[in-house]
Amino acid sequence: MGLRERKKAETRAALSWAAIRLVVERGFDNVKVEDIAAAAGVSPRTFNNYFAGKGDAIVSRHLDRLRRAADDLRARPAGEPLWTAITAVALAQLEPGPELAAHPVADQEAWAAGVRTMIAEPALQGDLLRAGALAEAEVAAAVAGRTGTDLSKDMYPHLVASVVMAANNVAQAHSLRAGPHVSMPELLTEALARIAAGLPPP
Amino acid sequence: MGLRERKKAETRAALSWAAIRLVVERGFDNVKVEDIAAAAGVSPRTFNNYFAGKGDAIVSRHLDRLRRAADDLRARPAGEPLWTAITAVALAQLEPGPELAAHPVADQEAWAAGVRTMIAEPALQGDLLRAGALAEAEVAAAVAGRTGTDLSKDMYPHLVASVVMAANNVAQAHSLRAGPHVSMPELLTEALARIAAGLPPP
DNA sequence: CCAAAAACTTGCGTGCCCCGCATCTTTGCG
DNA sequence: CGCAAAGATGCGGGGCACGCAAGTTTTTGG
Repeated sequence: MGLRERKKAETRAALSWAAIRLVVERGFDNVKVEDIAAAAGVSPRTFNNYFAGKGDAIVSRHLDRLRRAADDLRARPAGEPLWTAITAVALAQLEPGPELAAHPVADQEAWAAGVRTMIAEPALQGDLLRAGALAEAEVAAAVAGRTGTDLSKDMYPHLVASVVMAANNVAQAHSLRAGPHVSMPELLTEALARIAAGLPPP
Repeated sequence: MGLRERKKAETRAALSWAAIRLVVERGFDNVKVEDIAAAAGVSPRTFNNYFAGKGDAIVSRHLDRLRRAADDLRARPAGEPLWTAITAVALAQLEPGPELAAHPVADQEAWAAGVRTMIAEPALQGDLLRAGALAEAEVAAAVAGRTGTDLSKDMYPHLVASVVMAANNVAQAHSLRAGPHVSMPELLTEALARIAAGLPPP
């Protein structure tokens, strides 16, 4: 990888991280694009060369994570049953990545609260959902490759991808509602199991 | 219903309809909020008393439709099996509402093309997905009422609602991909059936 | 090793958008 | 009828996204 690409990746990461940190700390409307650019050490104009808006910058890490999960699904052993592979990848994706170690958080509690109010921001939910839709397309491709179905002719891979993202979102939302008493891995496993069972009424 | 509320509803409908029509005809960025307000016979400032932005105005009809579907689900006979009720409502919601008769379209072909490019607009997809999420909450409430589950404690109603919306979206997207050769009702029925069967690999 | 080319950053200017506030008009009600 | 509540409108401010035209840095090819 050349110097050029490396610097681009660094700038992009710096901008995204700065956006997240500032918004979590101060709230969405109390952060101007100008602030984010300054925190990342670039001009305000440059921010828009990397992201179309505040929302995109914030969501980009999330999107990367989901994309990586789609890749992981491709990388699972070919013989493995589909739902086994999906569950494994979904659970693996919950583990905090190495980028968390690079940006330690002082007050864990305040950070979590900030994140909650951040994702509650209406302006961001659109961007979050769009990121989900983007990732969904890649998951669908992975599922198609795995099951030998045709992306453009069969609904099946899209259906699976969409439903898996739904399970993810629902488990996440439920975890926020219920507090940290129940563990995400359990919720996600339950959600996926229920879906694979056809969602019979309880 | 008093005069006051009736006029509000009319203005709201006029704004939403004008927004859709203009954007379908001219494209998203070639329509200014000012144009929409003018077409609805109202001041530009008033537009923002009804909608937070162009996207919201365009999406509001879609959202109303989904909301009505959630109500329909509540209205189904109580003894009916859940998935039967859901499928019925999902199919009923495909029928064009009475508002279509009030706004006949001259060139059916051009209109459909315009709608396709409209919903392809990135700026709108966020709003569309947000509307879906809003409706999802109401569907979840309806499912909870039907199955005697607790919205805040059980994941089940959210899971069902989310997955049903997913089926809807996937069927819609597939219909756009495949062209009008295959009928939406068939696609939706297939999607829901597959989900109720636990999405076994084909 | 060096110059031309390609890629990236930056400043500036433009058009649009969302919203708070004050004011004026309309509606609902006793 | 007359007053209180609700809505419409005009004005102005704070921002944001992006096109364009330099300036600067990396890459490339001889």
